[in-house]
Amino acid sequence: METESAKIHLSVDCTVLGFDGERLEVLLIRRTGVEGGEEFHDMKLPGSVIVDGEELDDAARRVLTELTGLKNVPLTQFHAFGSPDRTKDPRDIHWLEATQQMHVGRTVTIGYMALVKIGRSIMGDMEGTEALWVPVDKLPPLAFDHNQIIAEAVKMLRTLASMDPSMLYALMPRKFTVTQLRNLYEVVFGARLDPANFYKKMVQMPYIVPLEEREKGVAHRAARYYRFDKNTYNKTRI
Amino acid sequence: METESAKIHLSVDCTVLGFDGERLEVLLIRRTGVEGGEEFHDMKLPGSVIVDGEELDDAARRVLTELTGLKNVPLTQFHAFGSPDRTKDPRDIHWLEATQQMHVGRTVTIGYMALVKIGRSIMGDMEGTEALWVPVDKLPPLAFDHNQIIAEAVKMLRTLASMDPSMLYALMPRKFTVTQLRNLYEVVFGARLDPANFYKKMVQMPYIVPLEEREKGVAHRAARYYRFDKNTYNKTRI
DNA sequence: TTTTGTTATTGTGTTTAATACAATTTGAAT
DNA sequence: ATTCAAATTGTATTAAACACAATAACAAAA
Repeated sequence: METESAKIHLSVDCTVLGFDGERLEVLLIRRTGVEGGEEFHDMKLPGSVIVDGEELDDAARRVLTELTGLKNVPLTQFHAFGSPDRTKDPRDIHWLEATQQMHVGRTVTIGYMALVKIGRSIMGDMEGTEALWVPVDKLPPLAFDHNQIIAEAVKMLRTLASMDPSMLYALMPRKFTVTQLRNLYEVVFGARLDPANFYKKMVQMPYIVPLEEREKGVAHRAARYYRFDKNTYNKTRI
Repeated sequence: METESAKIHLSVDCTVLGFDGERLEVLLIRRTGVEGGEEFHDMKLPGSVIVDGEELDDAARRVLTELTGLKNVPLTQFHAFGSPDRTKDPRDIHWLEATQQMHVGRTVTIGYMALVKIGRSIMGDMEGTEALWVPVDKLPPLAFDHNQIIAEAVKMLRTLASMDPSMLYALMPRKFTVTQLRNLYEVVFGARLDPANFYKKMVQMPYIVPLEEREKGVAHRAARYYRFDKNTYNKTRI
C-alpha cells in the first residue's frame, strides 16, 4: 500500500514598500474575522494560497493585483517562511477556514517584495478588501508571522540597496528634490549623510536630470526638482 | 461541505560549495533508478522532503547530515523553487515514487546553501548513498531542476561575497597562501586581480596571520602560509 | 655551480572616491 | 531691508583602488 507523505499548503505574501518622503511604509490589507463570537479587525500582508499548477512568481503577481490592483510591479522573491507555528493563532486558523473553505494544516509561505511609488492608486478587485499604507516602524501586531516577514523584507531592501542604491528610485516620485532622495537613503541605511557631499554625488550622475521646476512655498531657498532617467541609467551601466 | 485546497509536497535541497584551489565544486549524491526497464545512474543535490512539524532550517540541517555526514555547517536559505514542471521528468517521478513510497504531486523545494572546506570527510548515514565533489562548471545534467538550483546558489555566493568577502574563508583550508586565496577571489568574482595589490591588501589585515611554514617543492620562490583568525576578525569588525 | 624560469614580495606613483567643513546663494517670512 | 534655513558651490584632506616596475627566492635545467 502506498503511503501518503505529508503535504502542506503553500501561499505567497507580498511586502510592498513605499516611501512617503519621511519614512518607509508597507501596504497592508484590512482583515475582518470572528473569534469567540466577537468580530475583530486587524491587518495582514496581501497574500493568498497558490493555485494548482501556478508558477510561484505568477502567483505573487496575481495575488498582488487581486488584492491591491497593482499591476506591472517587479516582485522579488526573498525568503520562505515555514515555521510550523506560524499558523498557530486561533484567529488565523479560523480566518483561513472561513475564507479558504479549507481545513488548515501547515502552511508555508513564500515572501515576495516590491518597491512602488507611494502615489500609485491602490484598489483591489475583491469586494470587501481595503489596502492602506502603514509606516513600517509603527506596525501593530499583524496576522500570522507578517510582522516578521516585513522585518525580513526591510532587511533585504537594505542589503540589496547597499549593493545597488539605484533600485531606490523605484520608491521616489516622478520628480523629487535631492533632499528628498537623501532622506530615503538615510532611512534605508539608518545613517546621516552630509547634504553637500550627497548633493554633489547625485547631481554628477548623468541619469539624474534636472528639471526647470522648483519647490514652492518653502521658507528658504527652493530646491530644484530632478527626475530619474531610466534610459540613460541603463546605458551608463557597465 | 468542506473543500480541500491544493496541497503540495515540500522539500529542501542543499547546495554545498567547496573550493579545490582552482575552482568551485559542489557536493552531489549519486542516484540510481530504473526507467524503461533499464537501470540508470546520475546525480542530485542532497535533499529530501520535510518531516511533519519540522522547521525548514532544521530540515535542511537534518537532510545534509543524513546524506553527507556533515554537521555544524551553517546553512543559508537562498531561494524557493516551485515551478510546476520541475518534477516532470519520468525518471524523477518514478524515482520519487520508489524512494518516498508516495504518489508524487507537485513538489516545491527550498534551496539552502553552505560553504565548507573541501577536505572535510564526507560520509552519509544512509546505506547506499555516496557523496562526491563535482566542479560547478563541469556539471552533467542532474536530477530535477538541480542544475538551475546550483546556478542560483553560485549567483548568491557572488552576491553575498561581494558584500562581505570574508565569508570566503569558510572555503579555504586551515592554512593557505595568498595566491590560493586570490585564486578563490578570481573564481568567485570572475575577474583577474593584480597579485601585488591583492597581496598587500590581504597581508595588512590583522586577522590574516602569517605562519612560519612555507610551500615545499615548488619551482619558484616558496610562498608563506597564512591562516584566518576568526577571533581577531570578529573583534576587528565594526 | 651557474643560469634560467617562475612566482612571491616589496616599492612607488597615479587616480579616484570618500569625507569634512567653510562659504555663498536664495526664497519666504518678519 | 533683514533674517532664517536650507540649497548649492568651493576647497582641502584622507583613504582606497589601481598600474606597474623592481627585487627576492626557490627548483630545475644547463
